[in-house]
Amino acid sequence: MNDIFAELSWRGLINQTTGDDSFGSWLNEQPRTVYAGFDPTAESLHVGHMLPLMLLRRFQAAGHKPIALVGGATGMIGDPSGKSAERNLLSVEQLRANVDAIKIQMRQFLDFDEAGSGAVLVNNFDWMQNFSYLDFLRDIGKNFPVNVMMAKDSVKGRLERDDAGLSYTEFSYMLLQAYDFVHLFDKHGCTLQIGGSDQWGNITAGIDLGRRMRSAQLFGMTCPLLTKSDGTKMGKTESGAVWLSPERTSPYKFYQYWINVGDDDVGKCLRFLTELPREEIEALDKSREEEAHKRESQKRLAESLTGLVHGDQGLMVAQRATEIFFGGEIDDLNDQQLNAIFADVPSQQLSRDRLSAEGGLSIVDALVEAGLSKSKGDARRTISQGGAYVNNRRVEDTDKSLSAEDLASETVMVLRSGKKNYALLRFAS
RNA sequence: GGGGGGUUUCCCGAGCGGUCAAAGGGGACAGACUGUAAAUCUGUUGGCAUUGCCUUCACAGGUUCGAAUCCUGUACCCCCCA
Repeated sequence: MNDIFAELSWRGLINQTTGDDSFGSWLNEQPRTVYAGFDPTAESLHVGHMLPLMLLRRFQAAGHKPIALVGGATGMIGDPSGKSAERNLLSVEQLRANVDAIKIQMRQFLDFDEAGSGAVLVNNFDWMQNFSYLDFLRDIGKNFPVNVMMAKDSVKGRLERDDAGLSYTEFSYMLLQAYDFVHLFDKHGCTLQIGGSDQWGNITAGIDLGRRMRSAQLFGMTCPLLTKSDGTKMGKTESGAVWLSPERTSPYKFYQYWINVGDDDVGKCLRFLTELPREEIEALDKSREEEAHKRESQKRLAESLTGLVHGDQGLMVAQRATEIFFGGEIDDLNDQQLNAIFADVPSQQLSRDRLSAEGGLSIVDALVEAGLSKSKGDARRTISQGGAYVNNRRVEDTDKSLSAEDLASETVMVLRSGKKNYALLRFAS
């Protein structure tokens, strides 16, 4: 069994643990069963979920048994931790669909098949749905002093705000999460819960409950939240969250997100999210200091994470797309490859006759049809300023006309305006 | 109810009756530079076309050879006095 504690320490992944000094040795004593919870708020995981998933993965690699708990029940309530306002409740059907989709994605991170330390996926809806309110109050609620609950940061924070209240439902959230821990202890011998630092209150609530109900010694550990140096959350772009599902965020965009991580944040990302060994990460730190322009850290980060989430195939497409998007001429590609690479790019269907008509298709019209220019004048302007490209080759002649010879593949032509505005024209016959 | 001011091209904002498609700034787009960063610099920013033409300055009319600029009415906004 590897020394997971030491591993997590140097990566900076330990924010707080219970048991203080003894925690590390307790962990390394024997294989433990550890759990982390995930809110099924959407039908895909996003970048924000990667940190706890990687944590579980590290535990598994070190010989421990991970449990991923999907909050089918708690998702119906909404965790007030770190939230400034009351949460919207999700419908049962929506939750069920989300849970199913999330399960599949987790397989990329955790091995569910291994004999001893095989991961387990549980849904707290399964044991909560038939728990009657009266029973819950008698058996669980009885163990929670309200004054202690009120002192938790997650609750206190919300009570102190004038503009956002806290419903009884959300107030009760921690009881559910606390009971989850006890339940997992009963059923799976789970003795450790991990989560982000905002989960500390919920985790200790579970530990307290375990002691009261089972006289059990449970443990908790939190990791820092993955934030950027400017304080904002990792994994957000102007266009929204960065998702793990290729339908929502293409492998190319996913790759690009990491390539563009700022110098100040990339070291943290490498430590928190990748499994690169210490020596390599420190070498990258050095490279970043001495030859920042090479951006080896970002490349390595993007490569590592894209490979993990989208597989070798996805990584390849993302890298090929990157090459092309940033200058490479487009040759020797067929429709299928182009479609994979330009999956995110808008496209327009045009009749093939347009190419063979006498005079061909003017570059100006092509830019307008592709939606890259809003008028012919605009298109001319773009061309004369040197901002128009066909298949990544600059077009300087405003009067250029395009024919079948300008197709990048069987039926596709790649137009570009400026550095990164791409559009495809498809000429199906 | 009375008096005054306003409504301009994506936004803010200038605009003598002709030389106004309309200053300036912002934004946006393009180019150079660069680390797919930031900053900076340059150019462009109503439409169509080879000089040129067409449509815009709240809306509808009018005066003029000619109006975003003058007059009348309409709508909305702001301020002051009751």
